[in-house]
Amino acid sequence: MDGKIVNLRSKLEIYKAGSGGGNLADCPVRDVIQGISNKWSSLLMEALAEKPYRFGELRRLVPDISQRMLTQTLHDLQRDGYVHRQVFPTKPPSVEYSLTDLGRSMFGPLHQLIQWAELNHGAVREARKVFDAVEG
Amino acid sequence: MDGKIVNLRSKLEIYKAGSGGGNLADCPVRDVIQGISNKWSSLLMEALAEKPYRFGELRRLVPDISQRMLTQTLHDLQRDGYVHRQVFPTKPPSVEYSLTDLGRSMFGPLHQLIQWAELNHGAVREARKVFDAVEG
DNA sequence: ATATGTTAGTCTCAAAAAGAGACCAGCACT
DNA sequence: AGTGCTGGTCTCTTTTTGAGACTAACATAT
Repeated sequence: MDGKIVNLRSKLEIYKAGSGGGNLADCPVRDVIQGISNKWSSLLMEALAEKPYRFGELRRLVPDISQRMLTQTLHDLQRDGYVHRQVFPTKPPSVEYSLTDLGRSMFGPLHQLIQWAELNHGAVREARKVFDAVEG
Repeated sequence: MDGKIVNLRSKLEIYKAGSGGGNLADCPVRDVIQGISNKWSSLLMEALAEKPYRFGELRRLVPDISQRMLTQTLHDLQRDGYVHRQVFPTKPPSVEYSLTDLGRSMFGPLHQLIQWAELNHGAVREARKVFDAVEG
């Protein structure tokens, strides 16, 4: 009776724990997806896909992000290899953020998802309206 | 001097606040992206793209998710129109979750992103290793 | 000389989200 | 009567996020 589940489990194994067979922390796909699926990553990737930006420019471009989360999200994107951070020794010093090759590569599929969202947000909003009307 | 920023702002406007020009809550793309970019949504979409599952099956399939988050994530996916929830009046009653057409449509681009992650997690992990080594 | 603004952040504290695990009702089987 | 299965909910703790004050070093304006 557990046969079904065991079979399906093997199919999700790649996603869940990877070939290492370890625990979830080692799951490659979850590991990568989570890095880009937080609140601000996709927005900043979208901005930087346009052209490089400086810290203050990004802050003005995305006024809803707190300075703390902008710092942290850029830091995380840089750590994952998507974003390059270059300091120019001007007075006061300026810092420019740009996409790396890896970042541009990742932005391809991410952009597909963003485009889907643009096209289908109407359907999603409608679904929510219906759902909320029914279950109050 | 703000010219640059104003120009770029208009390009991101679709992503930021949508054509409605309202505040961020009305931004269509962020609204949709955030619904699927939480910790468990992509994992459950991956599972349900395979075939419909019952609540308990999903719980066993993804043992790291808490029951509370499984309930909540499925509820949210259902509200957004990606997942259909069907109750069978057996004893004890069983509940089957399956993807809707909208869900399958969204899973297309999401799957592209997941595949990118599978292919490139090595590069990401390497980038992290280098980054951590440098900045300690 | 003194006030003000700019740069890219950090620090602290409050609020929101997520996770762990106990608990529930209804029924079947033993 | 006891055990187990179903699909959840409730409460508590920990983690994550957000709001906003604060910093240092220099430029410009007064």
